[in-house]
Formats: sequence, C-alpha cells, structure tokens
Amino acid sequence: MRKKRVTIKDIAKTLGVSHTTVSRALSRNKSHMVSVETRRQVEQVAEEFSYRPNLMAKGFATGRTGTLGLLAGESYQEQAGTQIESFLRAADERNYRLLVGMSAEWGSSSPETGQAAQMEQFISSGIDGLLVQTMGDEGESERILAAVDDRVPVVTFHYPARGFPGVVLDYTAGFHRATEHLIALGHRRIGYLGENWEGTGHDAARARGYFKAMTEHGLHPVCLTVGRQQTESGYRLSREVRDRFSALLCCSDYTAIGVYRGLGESGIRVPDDVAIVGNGDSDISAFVTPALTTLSTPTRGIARAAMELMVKILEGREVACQIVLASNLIVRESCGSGAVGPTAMPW
Amino acid sequence: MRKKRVTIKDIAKTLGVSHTTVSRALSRNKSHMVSVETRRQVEQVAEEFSYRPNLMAKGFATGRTGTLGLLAGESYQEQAGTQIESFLRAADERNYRLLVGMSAEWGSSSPETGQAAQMEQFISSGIDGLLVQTMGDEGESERILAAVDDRVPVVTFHYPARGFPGVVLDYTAGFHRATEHLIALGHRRIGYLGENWEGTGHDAARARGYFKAMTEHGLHPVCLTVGRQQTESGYRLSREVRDRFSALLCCSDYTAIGVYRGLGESGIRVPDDVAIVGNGDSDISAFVTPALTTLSTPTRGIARAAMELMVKILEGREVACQIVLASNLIVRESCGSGAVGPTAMPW
DNA sequence: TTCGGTTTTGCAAACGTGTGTAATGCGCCG
DNA sequence: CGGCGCATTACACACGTTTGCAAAACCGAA
Repeated sequence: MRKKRVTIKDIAKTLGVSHTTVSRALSRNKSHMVSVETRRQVEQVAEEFSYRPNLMAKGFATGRTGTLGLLAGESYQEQAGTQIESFLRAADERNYRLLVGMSAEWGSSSPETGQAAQMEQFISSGIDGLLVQTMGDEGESERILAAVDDRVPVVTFHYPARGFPGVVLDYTAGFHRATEHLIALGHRRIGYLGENWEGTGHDAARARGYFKAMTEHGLHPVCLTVGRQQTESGYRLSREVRDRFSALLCCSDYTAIGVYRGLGESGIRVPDDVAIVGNGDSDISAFVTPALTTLSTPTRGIARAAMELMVKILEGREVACQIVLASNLIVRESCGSGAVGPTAMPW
Repeated sequence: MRKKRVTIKDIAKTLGVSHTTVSRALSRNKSHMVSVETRRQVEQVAEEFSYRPNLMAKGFATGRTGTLGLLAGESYQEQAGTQIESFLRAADERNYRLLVGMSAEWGSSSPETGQAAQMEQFISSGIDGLLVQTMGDEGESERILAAVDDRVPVVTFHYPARGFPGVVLDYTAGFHRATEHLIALGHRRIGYLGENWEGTGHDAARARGYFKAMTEHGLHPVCLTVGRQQTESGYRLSREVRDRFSALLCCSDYTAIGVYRGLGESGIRVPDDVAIVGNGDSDISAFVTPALTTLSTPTRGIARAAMELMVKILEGREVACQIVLASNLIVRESCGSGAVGPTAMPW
C-alpha cells in the first residue's frame, strides 16, 4: 500500500488556481510571468506537501530526462568499477543521472547482441545521450550506429570510433614513452607481452608505441602473446623469457604480476636482472614488491572530459570532436630507476 | 536533427486500425483478444518500422518502469566498483535496468544530504524499487525512511537497517572465525587494528567477532585505532606493534599492506614472526608477498540475494526478510598455515 | 468612461501507452 | 427474424507536466 504522489494539480486545487500556474511558478519560466505573491504561495504549499516533480512526466513533456546512459566495458582487466565510479562523480557534478550497463559477455547472447540490446533499452528508457566505452574492434562504430540510429547523441570513450565524438586514450603514446624510459635506462633487449598485438584493439595500439620507440632507436622489437588468463600466462611466459630480455613491457599489471612470480621462482630478481613495466596502475601495482612501474589510465580525466563533451553537445555548443588523453608513466621500483616505495596511493 | 520516433499510432495508421489494437497486439494482453491475423500484421509492420516502445510512456501509463535505483557506498575501501558490477549482472539477469548513484561525500553537501537527495531524485525518476547500501551508522534507517517516505519498496544491503528488508553481511561471524583460526594456530597475543571499533558500523561488527572469540578462549582482546589513511596508518602502527603481538587482524587489506611494509622495514618477517589477516579480499591480497589471508566479502552473493529479494517484494511474494551472508576466510600465506601462492584469482 | 498596453492567469492540446467500457460484427439457437 | 453470447475492435480517458494561444485583470492615460 504505497502512498499516492503529490502532483501540481493537488497544489493547484488547494490554492484555487490552475495547474498551469503552479507549473510556471515552480519552473521559473521566462516567457510567462507569475506574480510574486502567487509564486510565494505555491512554493509554500509545495514545501508543505513535500511535492516532488515527476521527472518521468516532465521528461515526457519536454523530451529531456536529465538521464544519460553509460555503457561500460568489461572489468576483468580494465577496471570498469573505477571507471563507472568516475562517471558517477562527473555526472553528479553536472546534475545528471546515470543509467548504467555493461557491454558484457556474461549473458546468453553474444557480446555484440548484448551491447546493441542494452543501447536499445537505454534509448527506449528515454536517455538524453549515450556514453559508450569502445573496445576498438572491427565494425564497432557501425554496430553503434545501427543500434542508436541517430536517436540520441553518442560520446565514446577509450578508443576512437569512426563518426562519433569521443575521448580517446592514447595508449600508443604511453607505451612509446615507457619504451623510451627503458632505453634511457640502458636497456636494449626489450620485449613486449601482449594479448592481441596484431589486431586493431587496445593492445595493438600499445604495441605500436613499443614498435615505434624500438625502431626509432634501431632496436629489434619482439612480441610474445599472452592468453586471456593474464596472470597465469605471464607466469608461464616468464620461463621462456629469462635470458632473452633485460626488460619487459606487459599489456596489463596482472600479466606483470604473473611474470613476477615466475621469475621469483627461478631466482631471477626484479629489477636487478630484469626490468618490468605494467599497464593500468591497478590497485595492486603500488603494493607488490618491488612496486610496479606502470602506465596509469586517467580514469577520472576520461570521465570528466566525456561528460563535458556530452553536455556541450546536448547544449548545441559542440558538434564533433575527439579529445585525446595520454597514459601517465608512473615510475616505481620495478625498473630500478631509483624510486622507492609506493608513489601513488589509490586515495 | 534527430529522428522522430516511431509510435504505435504510426503503426495503427498504416494498418487502418486504432492504436489500442496495436497496443494489445504487441503486449499480448490476456483480458482482450486480438485476432491472429491482426497480430501478425501488427508485428510485421512493427518489425518493418523497427518500432521500439517508449518505456517512459509505458511506465507512465502502468506505474512500472522496470528500472531500479542502486545507491552504492563509497569505494575507497569497500570496492564499490565490484559491488556495482555485481548488481549490474544481477539486474541484467532479471531484465531490470539500473539507475546508479553513490552516497558520496565528494559533493558540496554533507553525505546524509547527498544520500537523501539521490534517493529523492531516483524516486522522482520513477524507479520501481530502491537498493541501498547501508553503512550501519546511527539514524540511518530513519534517514532512509524520511527520504523514501514509503513511495517505493526498499531493500538494503551490507548492514541491517531497522524496518527494511535486506541482505546483511555478517562481519561478526567472519572475524570470529578468523580469530579462531589464529587461536587454532597457537597464537595467544592477537591484536585488532580497526578504524572505528567502538562505534556502531561495520568496523564495530568486526570487532565484536574478535572480542567474542578472544573471551571465549580466555584471551585478552586489544584494539588499536587506525586512521582514514588506512595504508599509512597500518604502516605507522606497525612500529608500536612489533613486540606486543604474534598475530594481527586488520579491518581492511589496505591496512594489512601498510603493516607489511612497516614490519618489513624493521626486519620482522610475515608470517614467521607475526601472522596477519586482512579483510575484503581485494585484488591486491592474492598478489602481495606473502599472499594475504583475508576475509572475502561475497559481493556477487549480496547482489544476487538483494535482487532476488527485491523482485519477490515487487511481485508481492515477500514482505520483509533479512538474509544473512557470511564472509569467507580465504587462507593464503600470511598466517603460515601451509597454503602457498595465490589461492583465489579474481577471475 | 474607454482605449491601449502590460501583466497575470487559464484552457486545451500534446507527449506515448494502457485499460475500462461500450460498440460492432458474426454465428447460433429458438 | 429476434435475441443472446462471444470474439474482436474502437472510443475515451488517465498518467503529470509543459507550452502556445487566448482571455482576463489591472493600470494609466486620453
């Protein structure tokens, strides 16, 4: 037995005015004036009845709901949780609500279908705009285009998607910088441990940065492929790697942790015998021993930039634009360059 | 220039029937029949026009939106990200959408105000039910009661809230078990490092489990207070602790990591000199050296149970009920009880 | 008093869908 | 042929809010 909600008509009735007047009094509409006295009374009664506007009805009438859809990626590696949290903050700051979903593989349907279905649902729910985490795979922007069908504005983040404005994380620049860091420390035999460095996604972007830096310095790049079980793969690959390289770039912190374990068991020391660089700056990276030098994903920056872009588009102040953010190299202990202890706490 | 959306009226017009018929044909309404032929035609045209129902209008008409509000807690310690993700999965499984917020301190307003405002907004947005992460502080259930004002059903999770059905995490049982684990290993001088063990929240619940186990075995409980900067506090307290205890229970994994560092710098070995138990089973715990024995929060279980409870309540199959879940003790290396290496990977 | 203008208010439609009630058509039986 | 029952469809209203247009009220000046 739930309470019946208070509407503007209830207020209107007790004041003996029309609901139109109440609506105008409360929404401070410019085009139609309400006398000061009327407004005062309306506000008083609204307060008294603890009136709360029905945002659904409002959105229904205006076509704007103040709600955005956020479609985040999977989390096993990319820290979707932190990313979502950052978006919640950014949305809160701008007084938007967030309908959240994950473009996941867990369901019965394929990832593409799931993603499309989520977008459809969001749009049906009446969002004002859609924030989509892109993965960079082939045909992604066509999929988004087909699902959204130009019914709401879209802002992508993480990876560029043809035809959509978005915030792009420049993994290439980050890994270029990380590779140069290792070269500057005197390393020559530097390897890259990647999941899918021949493809078109995140990982290939990282590999490109590595390739570029290596060839620029006349060095020979060598890539090894890790499996989906990243930590375990790193652990396995560590055997194969022991004498071939003096430094290793890993596509994720988890891979690096697996390498740590494997090398440790073989008596190979980090960073004295091999230098390691991770990626992601996940919670673990500052606390393992030795603390892991890694590339941090500017999660908050991405969320902020994407929200700002979305708001601009909604207000018609911007049409299309790609914002590029770079990963930061966080130097800790695992390359032996002098930094000691955790340098970046997660709070 | 966005596309105009296709409505049932458009379908009705092209078929020369009333929109009522279309509505009934698509919603397979029991009380009114539609001829097989008509339904077929309607479905065909709907497909052709790629019609998508306006969930807002639907909810507006029926009073049900298929959307739930999720108000998660802060994440700096409790891993809100993982918790949110679990809820997204659980909601997806049951075909609900999730409006997500965090009851945060980040805004300009006080946490209580922020929380209340979020609840108001959610309810205004037309949610069918509200999932609230409770913190266990004084007056919490009154605050929720005041904000929700019986307009939507509420299910709480994490901590019991008077008058609300919910899923309760039994920290007391978990820490009782952890303490007994240490006692069984022969430890007598066992300390507890807690944030607020005299209060009424999570941490006090943990402390109660510790107290209970200690007094049951005729041992003297000693609590030390850590600050909000958990890792740093653990680091500082580690000096004070070195000779007083042979085992330490920490209120979070992060505190434990701080203790690790501090003890390591003093040449005190874990677990040989001091045994450590953490709490939370965060990502780091399996990967630090030695791998941390910790209490895992059944994040997925909480989400599943809360969602199921909510659905039951929405369907009128349940009224009030408290489901209790316990933390699991994950035995790794930090108590020296024989387990080696990471025993629980996060995937 | 009347007129013109300004300020304030009300009416009614609109947004897209669901649903109670009434109407229509059809076949069957008396 | 009339009446009844049943299957199918249509009409009209509801949900809560915004908004264009029109009407009313008020004020000052002619």
